[in-house]
Amino acid sequence: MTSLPDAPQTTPSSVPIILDGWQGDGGDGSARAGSAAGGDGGSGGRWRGPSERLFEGLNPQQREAAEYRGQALLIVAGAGSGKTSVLTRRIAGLIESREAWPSEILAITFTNKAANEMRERVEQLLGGKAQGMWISTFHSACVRILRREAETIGKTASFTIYDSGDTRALLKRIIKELDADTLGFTVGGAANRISKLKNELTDLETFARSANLSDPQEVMFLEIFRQYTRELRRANAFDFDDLIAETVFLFRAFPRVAALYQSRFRHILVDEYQDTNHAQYSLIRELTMPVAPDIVDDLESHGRNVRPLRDAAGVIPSASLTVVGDSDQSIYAFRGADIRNIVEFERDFPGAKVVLLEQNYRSTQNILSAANAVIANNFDRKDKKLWTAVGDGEKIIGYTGYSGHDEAQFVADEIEKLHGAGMAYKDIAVFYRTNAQTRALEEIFIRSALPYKVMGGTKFYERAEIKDSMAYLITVANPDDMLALRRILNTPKRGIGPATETQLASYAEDNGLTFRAAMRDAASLGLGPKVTNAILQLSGLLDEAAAKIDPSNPAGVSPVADVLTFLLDGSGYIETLRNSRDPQDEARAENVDELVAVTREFARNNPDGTLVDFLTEVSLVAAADEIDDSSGAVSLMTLHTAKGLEYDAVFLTGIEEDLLPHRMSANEPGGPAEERRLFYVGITRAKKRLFLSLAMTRAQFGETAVAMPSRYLQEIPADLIEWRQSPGSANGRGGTQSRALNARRPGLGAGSGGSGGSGWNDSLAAAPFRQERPKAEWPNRVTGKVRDNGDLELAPGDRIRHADFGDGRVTQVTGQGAKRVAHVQFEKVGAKKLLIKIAPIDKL
DNA sequence: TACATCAGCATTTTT
DNA sequence: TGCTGATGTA
Repeated sequence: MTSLPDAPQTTPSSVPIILDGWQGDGGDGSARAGSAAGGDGGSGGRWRGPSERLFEGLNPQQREAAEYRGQALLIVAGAGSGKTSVLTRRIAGLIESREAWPSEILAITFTNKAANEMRERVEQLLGGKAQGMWISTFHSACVRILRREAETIGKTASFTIYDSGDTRALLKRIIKELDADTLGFTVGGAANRISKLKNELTDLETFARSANLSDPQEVMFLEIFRQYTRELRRANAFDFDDLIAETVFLFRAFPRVAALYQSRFRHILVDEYQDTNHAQYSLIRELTMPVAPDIVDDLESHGRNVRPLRDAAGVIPSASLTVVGDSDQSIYAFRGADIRNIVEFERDFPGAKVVLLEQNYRSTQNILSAANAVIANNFDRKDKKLWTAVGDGEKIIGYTGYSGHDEAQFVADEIEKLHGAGMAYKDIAVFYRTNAQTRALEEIFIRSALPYKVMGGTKFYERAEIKDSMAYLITVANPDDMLALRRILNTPKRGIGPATETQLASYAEDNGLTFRAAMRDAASLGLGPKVTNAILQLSGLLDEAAAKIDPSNPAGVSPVADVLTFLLDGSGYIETLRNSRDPQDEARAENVDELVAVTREFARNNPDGTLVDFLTEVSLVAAADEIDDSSGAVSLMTLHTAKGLEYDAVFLTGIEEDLLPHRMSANEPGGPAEERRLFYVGITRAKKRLFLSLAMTRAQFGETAVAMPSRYLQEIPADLIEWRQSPGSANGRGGTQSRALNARRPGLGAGSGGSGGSGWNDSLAAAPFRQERPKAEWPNRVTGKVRDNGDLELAPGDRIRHADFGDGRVTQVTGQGAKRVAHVQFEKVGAKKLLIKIAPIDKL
C-alpha cells in the first residue's frame, strides 16, 4: 500500500509528549506507561498517547482504529482503505508511547513480503530499529515456536517441513502399499481430507474415536491417516497444517510453555482475519488467554521477570488483540478459512470495539462502483460501500477475444500502449483464475518481447532438480527424513535400486538402526562390491557434510552455499547434468546454479543463518513473496495471489463461466459467492485502469471448448464498461442474437425471467462495438504459433508477413542476439513488437 | 539396472 | 497438450 493522500484531521496538533519517569528506564518493563489491557479506552487521558506526528494524514476512522486502547479491536477494512497504515501506526504508537516493548508485539500477516514491509514501515515511523518484534506469517511464527520447543513434543529442532508435494509423495506410497486405490482412494482426496481434519484440530486419536469402524472406507482412511502420521513422526517432519495445529496442541498440553508466549506477547495483531481457519483462530485464542497465578509463580521461579504484568489477583491478564479483515475478501474457504471468525468476533470477544473503514484511497470511482455492484449480489453480508474522493477516472475496458491467444494479444497490446504512455511495467498486473491460463499469456508475451514475471505457478522450488538438490541439504540437516534420503539414494544414478533399498531398510529394521546407520554398515550386508561401495561413498559424503554444519566442529560452521556445492560436486549430481545429452539438462544445471546463488544471497541477508534457517525460509515462501518491486516486468498471478496487492493497471482475464466461477466451485456450498468475492478482490486491486477480458473459445487438454461470458459480467452497470469487442459481437454462428444470452446456464436463466437476462441484453445494447462479423474476418485470430527463425536478419524498411497479423513493414530493430526485437507496422492491425527469433514471420 | 516408448490422465484456488 | 507411470528390451 502506498502513502495516504491528505485526509481531514480531527484533532489539532498537540505538544510533544513528555514521558515522565521513562527516559532512563531499563528493560524490565517495570514502569509501564499504561496497562496494555487497561480496558477504559484511549479517550480517558490517563496515559499520554503517542506523538501526533504518527497519526498525520489519517482520517477520523483510521485514527480511531490506530489510537484505540482496549482488550479487543476489530477493524473492518474495505479494500484499499489504508489498513496497513493503520496497523503500522498502531504498532509504532504502542512502542513510542512506551506502552509496549517491541518484543511484546506479535503481528501476523498473510505473506512474508507483507511482514517485511510492515516491519520496515514501523521502523521508519519510529526512526530506528525496533528489535524483537515478531512480524510474520502464521506459519513462520509457529515454526519459530516449534523449533524452540521441539524437544517437548518429541521432535528435534531441525525437523523438516513437508510441502504439499512431499505430502503427496508420502501418501502415494502409503496408498499404494495398502492397495487403497482399489477402494477409490486418491492421493489428492486423502491429502485434502487429512488437511481438513488438521485445520479443524482433529488429530489421529480424536478421529479414530469418532470414526465409523463398520465402514470399510472409513477404516481404510483411518489406516492411511495413521501411517501418514507415523511416517511424519519417524521422519522428524511436520506438514504445513501441522505447523499450526501442533503449536495449538503444544500450548494446550503444556500450559507453562503457553505461558511463556502469553506473557511475552502483550499486543497481538492479525491481518486478513477473514481468511483464518479454525486452527489459526484457536492459536490466537490460546495466545490471548490470561495466565493463572500459580503458573506465573512458576515463570518467576524460572527467572522470568513478569511481575509488572500481574494484576491485583496475581494473574497476567489477556493480551490485547487487534484483528483486521473484510468478509467480502474471504477467498480461502477451500482451505478451511471460516468467515465466522470475523463475523462473530464481537461474540467471541465481548466488549470488542469495531471500527469501519470505508473510504478507499486506491481506486477510481468507476472501479469502486463496479466492485460495489458486483459484491452487492452476495446476500447475507453487511452492506458496505466503498467510496473515494479521487473522481471517476477512466472507464473500464472490456474485450472478448476469439481464443485465449487472441485475448492474450489484446492484453499485450494494451500493456504496450500503457507503457508507451508512461506507465512502468512493474505497475501492471495480469490476473487469472487458474494457473493453466498462464500458458497462452506467456506464449504471446514472449513473442511480443514483453517483460513479465509469473508469480507462483510452476514454482522454482518444485522443479525436480531443485528438489533433488534440496533433498541433499535436508538429509544432512535431518538424517531421519526418509523421503529426502530416498530421493537422493539413487540420484544421480549410482546403482542403488529398489532392491538394494529394501535390503537396507530391512537390515535397519532387524538391527534396530536408522536407515542412515544401516548405510554406514553397508559392508556387512553382503551386497555386491559395486553397490556396497556406492552406498558407503554416499554415506561418507553425507557424514562429511554433516560435520561441516556441526556447531561443535572446531573448524567452524560452513556457509550453506559451501555445503550445497560440496554435496553437488561430491555426489556427481551437477556433473551428470552437465554431461547429459538431454538438451533440457543444460537448463536444469542452470537452475541448480541459481539455487547456489540463492544460498549465497541468503547468507548475505542472514549472516548468522543456519542450514535449518535456510530450509525453513525456502519451505515457507509464498507466491506473493517473489514480487520484486524493482523489476521492470509485468506481474502475472492468480486472483488468490493478488490479494493484498495493488497495481496502477489490472487485467482480469478469462472472465468466463466455468473459469470464474470455476466449474469445480459450482457444487460446493457457498462456491459461487466465494468466486464472486474473488472477482471482487481482483477488481479492487486496480488503482487507475481496469481491463476485463474473456475468450469465446478456450483450449484445455489440447481440445478447444466454447466458453461463455461469466455471469458476474452482467452485474457491472453497463455505463461503467467500454467494450472494445463485446461478448455480443462476432457471433460465429451467424446469428444476430447476443451470445451473451447463452451465458445463463440451464437452471439459472430460467429463474430470472423467461426472457433470459434482459439486464445483460441492455448492457450489451449499450456496447459500442457491436459488429456482426463472421469469424473468418476477425482481424487478429491470434494463435500461439512460434517458429525458429534461426538467424533471420531484419532491417528497417523490410517487408514481412506474419501468420496472424498479415503483412507489415519493419520500422526498427532493437536488442541483441536471440533477443532481437522487430518493431513492425502492420497494414491491418497496427504497430507490434515481435521477438524475431520465434515470431511466425517470413521476410517478403 | 537403465533406458526407451507408449498409454492414460489431468487442472481450482495455497501456506 | 504435456507429464507421469507402466511396460518392454539391452
